[in-house]
Amino acid sequence: MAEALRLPNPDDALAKTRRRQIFLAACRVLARKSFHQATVKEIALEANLAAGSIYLYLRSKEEMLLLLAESMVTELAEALPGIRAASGADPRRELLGIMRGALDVIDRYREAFAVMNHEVRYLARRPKYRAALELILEPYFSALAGALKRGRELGLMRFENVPSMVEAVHMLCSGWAMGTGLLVKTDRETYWREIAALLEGRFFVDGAKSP
Amino acid sequence: MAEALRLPNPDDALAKTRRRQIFLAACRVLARKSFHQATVKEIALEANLAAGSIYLYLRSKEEMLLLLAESMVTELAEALPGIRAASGADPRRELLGIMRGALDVIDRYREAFAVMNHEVRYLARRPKYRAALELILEPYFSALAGALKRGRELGLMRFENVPSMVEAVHMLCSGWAMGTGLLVKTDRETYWREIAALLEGRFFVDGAKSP
Amino acid sequence: MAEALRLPNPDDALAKTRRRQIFLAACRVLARKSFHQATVKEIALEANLAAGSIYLYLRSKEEMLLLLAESMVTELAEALPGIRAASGADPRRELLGIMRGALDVIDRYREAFAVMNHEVRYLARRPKYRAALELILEPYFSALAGALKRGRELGLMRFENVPSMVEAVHMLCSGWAMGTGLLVKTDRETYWREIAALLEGRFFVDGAKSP
Amino acid sequence: MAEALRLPNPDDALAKTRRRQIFLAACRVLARKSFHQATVKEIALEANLAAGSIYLYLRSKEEMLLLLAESMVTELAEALPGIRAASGADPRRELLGIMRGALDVIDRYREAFAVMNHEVRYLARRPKYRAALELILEPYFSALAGALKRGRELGLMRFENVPSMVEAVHMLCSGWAMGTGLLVKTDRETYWREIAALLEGRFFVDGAKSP
DNA sequence: TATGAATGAGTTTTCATTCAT
DNA sequence: CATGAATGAAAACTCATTCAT
Repeated sequence: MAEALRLPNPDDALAKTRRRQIFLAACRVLARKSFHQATVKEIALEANLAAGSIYLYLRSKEEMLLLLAESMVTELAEALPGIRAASGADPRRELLGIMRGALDVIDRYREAFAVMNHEVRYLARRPKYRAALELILEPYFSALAGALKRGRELGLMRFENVPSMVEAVHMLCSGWAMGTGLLVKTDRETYWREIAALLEGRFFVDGAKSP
Repeated sequence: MAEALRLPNPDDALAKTRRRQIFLAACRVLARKSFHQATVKEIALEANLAAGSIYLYLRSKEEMLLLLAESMVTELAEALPGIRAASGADPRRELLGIMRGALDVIDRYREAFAVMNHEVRYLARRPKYRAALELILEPYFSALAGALKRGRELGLMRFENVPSMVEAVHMLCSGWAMGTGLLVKTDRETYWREIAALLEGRFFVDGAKSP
Repeated sequence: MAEALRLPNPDDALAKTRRRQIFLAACRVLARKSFHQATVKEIALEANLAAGSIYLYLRSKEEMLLLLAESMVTELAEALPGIRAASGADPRRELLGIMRGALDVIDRYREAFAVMNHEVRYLARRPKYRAALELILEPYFSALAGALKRGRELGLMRFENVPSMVEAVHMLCSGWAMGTGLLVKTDRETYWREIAALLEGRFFVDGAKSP
Repeated sequence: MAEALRLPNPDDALAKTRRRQIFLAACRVLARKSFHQATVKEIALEANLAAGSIYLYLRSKEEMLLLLAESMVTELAEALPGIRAASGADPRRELLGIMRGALDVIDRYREAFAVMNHEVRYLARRPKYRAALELILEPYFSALAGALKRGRELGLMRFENVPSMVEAVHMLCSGWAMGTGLLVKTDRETYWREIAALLEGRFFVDGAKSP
């Protein structure tokens, strides 16, 4: 991602701090409003920066979406080694572990995640952003793909194709943040038990077939 | 919903026609752009109306989101009696039937559904819209709730609480439209088999327990 | 030029009126400030329009430069038939006539002309504008070229090549507006006599040769 | 000019070097962009200075225009003694010599000259800058005025008043840089021959009178 | 009913200038 | 002297909404 930004030096400690400030400020603001309701100025002030200073660390408001994605994926990526270690080489446990890790991050920034996840759809239609996005999401998606592939090879999972299963599994996790909350906003642990149970085949008491 | 709109007469045939035109035009435009990228004028022209004429049938741009929700739920509601009849009183078959019906509508207007589903989140935070929304979604959510309640009463389903399960099930359906398609855009039938299989407990080959 | 603008209909009488209003307002504002000191809002208000209304008749502030050029050339072009008629087929008289006509228009909008003439230099570097500009200036430049060509063919003028002579002659006219006025701002008639005299060879009392 | 700048010491050798660096950098940048498209930072970097360091040698961006004028006039002024010597006391030869010298400088910095010449118009409207400008241009304008005055006194030139003739003659020279190049960009030597010929009365083959 | 010109509030973005280091 | 991060004022442009016709 370094090259998509105007950081004087990608390893610049100041730039890192500022980008973190901006990320956290954006999350706080986006907890209350949509991406288009939130103004750049508002986010800048929330980050203790002057209106124009955002542009020292971001090329455009749109790039803030990349910053959100990047920051969240990084938080997940840092947890991955521990998750793998704890899975005891069982890809089913590894898959659930990654999903749980994703759910944790998503939950941490719930509203901001929902915003980012939606807006990214439009970003991804423009080649210049799509490439950047794929790079950013790579660690997350390839971790899921790895567990799924091994699960199938070992005969422990059954599904049609890897990329679409990656997407379905991601939807299960992001569903947590995407729900409109029109009925109840379930608490995270209940949601987690529910999707884990689905995967473990405990939802239907006996295996009814689809019509 | 009648009262949320300025229809000269809610049953006015012309108003109905115009609102249908607008709904379809909005779906076409929103297939290409986000809610904020799409302008009222653009949608009006797509509906063969002049820019200002939209406001004869809609009080504001935001109310167009209600129109989208209302039109989509109505299409599903019309299919519900047939779905119930075909389920042979088995709530598991009924649940899958409703989900299949929802998926069909969602797929029909895929992009516009994603837009509406996201934006509605912000609408729901304003009391004046929240009430209207609950009314609009009632037929869909109460059909799901009905099947789930009966399923649990008959000991055919196992889950914690109804409203949160309604939401989870809805997420499974809407997931189809919400996926960003960054990896692959799975075709609808594959997606359907995948979520049906989850519900039927065929995903994990043997019942591994969550960590 | 019609196609470079967003006129609903290029012959639209309202659009023509508005564009004329904007042209005159711009000339008034640019009499006092440079192009970059003058704001779109200021010009709009001067034209009795709201700030945003300018954009119903102009795609961008830059396009206002095209409007200036177009309006001025049109005023000159309307005088051309009369000038030709009055020249009695003498290309020298025709050349002086066109130059006098140009000087009249330039003088009428002196400051705005200077602005336009300068800024057009940067516009002309962008292909999309260059083509439009060439089209706009065509009537003026081709009138000059015509008189020069005939003058040379008839042995009444002596110079190296047509396009560069067109430019030199234009510079002589535009010089009137471009002078910075640091010393005196000569009055127009004096300036005219001076350049006419140059052309008529009356400047140097006897024909001294250049070093 | 010394007082218009914040040189720690007007004769400071470092300040002189830096101002020369800035002048040359500005000329390079202004060869590609207009004054308002060129940023202070860009020019500073081109001069191998940090963004803020420009302000150690210039009070404002506008003062850069004075620097441009001053540097160019100085280059011409240094050539004046040689030009006078070569003119053999013939004011016609002297006038052409000064014009040729001006054309040489103008050509050397063509684009930057055009920028400066245009922007200076707005500077000259503010008393604080007008005085500085007159001081800067004095050597150039008074050399022209001198040759013209003597030319008229000796009966070798015929024109109405000195200051306006100075301006007309300057326009002839600056015309070289000001031409928009919409048709052809004549080469300098051709341009020179053309204006020299005008002055020498060789343009019209026989002396037609203006209408 | 229908139109579409007009409005003006609101947003992103740029950049000259300052100043702590 | 030199730096470059930070500032915040300013400006172009968009677009939902209104309303005279």
